[in-house]
Parts: sequence; C-alpha cells; structure tokens
Amino acid sequence: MIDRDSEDRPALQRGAPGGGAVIELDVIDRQIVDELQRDGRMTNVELARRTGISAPPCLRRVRRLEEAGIIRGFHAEVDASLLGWSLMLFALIGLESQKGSVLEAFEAEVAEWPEVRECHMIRGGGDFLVRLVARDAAHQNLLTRRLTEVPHVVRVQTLQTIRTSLDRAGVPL
Amino acid sequence: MIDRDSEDRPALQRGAPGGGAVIELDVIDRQIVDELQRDGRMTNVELARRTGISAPPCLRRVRRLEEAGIIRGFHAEVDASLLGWSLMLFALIGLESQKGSVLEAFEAEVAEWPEVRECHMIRGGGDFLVRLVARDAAHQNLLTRRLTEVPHVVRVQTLQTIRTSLDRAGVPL
DNA sequence: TATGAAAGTCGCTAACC
DNA sequence: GGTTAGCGACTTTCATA
Repeated sequence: MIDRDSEDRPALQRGAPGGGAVIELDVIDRQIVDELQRDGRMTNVELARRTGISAPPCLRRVRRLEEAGIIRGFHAEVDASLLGWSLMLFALIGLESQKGSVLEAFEAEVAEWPEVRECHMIRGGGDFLVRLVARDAAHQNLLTRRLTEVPHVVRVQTLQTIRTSLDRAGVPL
Repeated sequence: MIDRDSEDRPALQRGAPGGGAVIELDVIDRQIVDELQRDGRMTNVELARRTGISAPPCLRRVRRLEEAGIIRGFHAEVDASLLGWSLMLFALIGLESQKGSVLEAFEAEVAEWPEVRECHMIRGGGDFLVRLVARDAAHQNLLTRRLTEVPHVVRVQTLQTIRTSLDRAGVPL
C-alpha cells in the first residue's frame, strides 16, 4: 500500500458534515477545537505548543477536523454597533400552515434579507425564530412590518434586545 | 491633491471599543471586514490581493480595525451535533422583578452554565431570551427544569429548535 | 497509524520611501 | 499606500515506534 491518498480514518470519515453521528475525539482533538473556538487565528505552532505535540501532527489534526465537518470555518467577530447596526431583535413568526412548501418558501424569503442573520424552525409547527439586525428604530419598524407582509405569515412577535450579557460562540468542551 | 499621506481618518480614533459611535470606514476597510467575517484565517497577503493593496498597509488596516474594537476576535465555527450537542433551544424567561440587582443576578447565574451560550435582555422589563445547547432530550428537560428553579424566575417558555436554515455570523456589509 | 525532525517555501512585519 | 528585507511560521518529506 503505497498510495498515501487511500489512508482511512474510520472515526472521522463517517457521515457527511451535519450527519449527526457523534464522533470520538481524543483529548488533544478536543483541546484543539476548544483553543480554535477561542482564538481562531492562533498559529499552528502555538496550538501545537499548547496541546503538547509538535507542529506537523497538530496541523494534520486540524485538517482532519475540517474535513470531518467538525470545524466548519473561521470567522472574524465584529462589533455590530460600531459598524452601524445598533439594534438587534428576535422575531417569533407564526405561519398559517405547516406544509413543507410553505415553510421552505418562508425560509427562502428571509434568507434573501441581509438583515436576517439567523432563522430557526421551532418545535410545534409553523413557527420560526429569526434574529435580525437593524440600523435604527425606523429601520427596525420597517423590518417588523415587512415580516408581517411575507406570504403565509399570520403572527409576528418582536423581541427587541436591550442588552446582550453573554454571547459565546461554539459549544462547551 | 497629490500628497497621498495626508488623508485623514478621524472616525476610527473616536471612542473606546463598545462606545457605540458609528464609525466611517472606506470601501477597503469594509471589504477587509467582510472578507474576514467570511474567512477569518485568510492570510494577510491574500486579503491584500483581494482588496487591491499591498500586504503592509493591509495589515495596518486590520490592526487598526482590531484596536478600534470593530474586529473583536477570530473564532472557529464548529458543528455542534458532531461534537455531541445535538439539541439547541431558546428559552424566554420572565423574572418577577425588574430591579437591577435581580436582573444582574440572573445574568450572573446563567453565565455560569456552560450550556447557556447567549443571554439577551428583552425590551419590556424582566424578560430574557437565552440560547442553550443540550446533549439529548433528557438533558434538555433537565436544563428547562433548572431554569425554572433559578431565583426570581417566574416563567419559562422553551422554544426547541428543529432546524436551523440560516446562521450567518456578523453583520451585513 | 500515529509522531517527530529537518528543510524549503511562504507569509508576516518592521523600517523606510 | 508601496518596497525591501529579515525573520518566523507553515507544510511537505521522510524516518521512526
């Protein structure tokens, strides 16, 4: 077996990203994920130093975590207010139907709005929780009104964020 | 106007991070923030190439954006399910009082829970929206019950996420 | 199937224009 | 904002357990 591309990695290869299978990671893998959740720009040598291994195997582990879909990407965290988006609101949306086509049409519609940052389907049928950002109060009112005008929307409850005391990316490790 | 060094950028100097003032960024700054929101591990040379400037001024801009608090940090985005956190829920919490000490005690309490990832105070007084992750249904039930037992909590409405169709970090640019 | 050492390449970043 | 240049990090290759 000379072909290096055919190496198999059973635990990490299983399932497409998002498949949902729980994958066994050793303590070093977990530490790598944890460190990169906190500081995504940490250099590989620093990451290797912290995890107690040398740089090449550390880099290989990061690559594998990316290929397995466990690490999906790296993003800069920005200050929304300083960029002109001073308001954040959540909206609880009720749809008149739980037909798949109606739900998907709603998701497709709000995905087109740049102000909509998250869209979660909520248990119980026909409900969504969406997170939006707005430039000011007028903009926020406009967005709320536009939400009520999306086809099949029968209920919009806005939850305006006054203060965010906690905003942790990622998951516990 | 030939002297290219005399350009002024008063906006970036104003205010401490989090101050809330809207800051004027030129088109290159915006592009830098946008690119780093999408790919926080992009090399500085690549970032410079995309923005049409050379590497050193590009790096200086990134540093300034960090110092101004516009870029707060960099984080790996992980797949919660693949790491064993297969459930996400939001909870709308009602407190019996809007006294500052009560609100802060609640925030301090949930900040101690690793499963609580976000905590937002909602307009109207005494209400919070928190986002949690859970390992399974039993864990989720436990968390919901524990939320009702936090001092001064009088109402807990759980919104269990079935599907997340959109999850965009950052803000529109 | 993993790590670790060595080396070449590339990016980062200070100093200067 | 650009250019140069020195330094350090990244990443491949190969030997090893």
